[in-house]
Amino acid sequence: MSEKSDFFIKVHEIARLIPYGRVTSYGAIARYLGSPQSARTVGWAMNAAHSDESIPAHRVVNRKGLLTGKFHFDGTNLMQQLLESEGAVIKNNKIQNFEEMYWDPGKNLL
DNA sequence: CCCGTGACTTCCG
DNA sequence: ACGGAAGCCACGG
Repeated sequence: MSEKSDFFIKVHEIARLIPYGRVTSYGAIARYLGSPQSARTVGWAMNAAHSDESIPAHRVVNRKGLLTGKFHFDGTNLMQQLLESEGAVIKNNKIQNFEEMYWDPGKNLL
């Protein structure tokens, strides 16, 4: 049977679990999946998530709170607008209050 | 099986 | 603080 990679599925699931006004990092998701070194693969999974509107990929940023994947969105600053719409303060493609908006997938289950 | 790619992360200068 | 390079894992061809 054709089962898609669990890694992608998990990443997609976690991405959907990100609450409104919160953001997380690829490494955090990867670490939650048990592969802290697979942060890049998480980003790749988000690339596949691009086809799923149920996945708020704009809430997923890198470890520094930098909107590295903003170029992958439809618009140039679409990701930034979405985050700002949720109360995020972005400057130079970087979230100023990143720590304030940060959300850990493991913390949700904790 | 080998190679290339990628929305990351960490280390070094 | 900033920039460049290396390492890492997973998918597709």
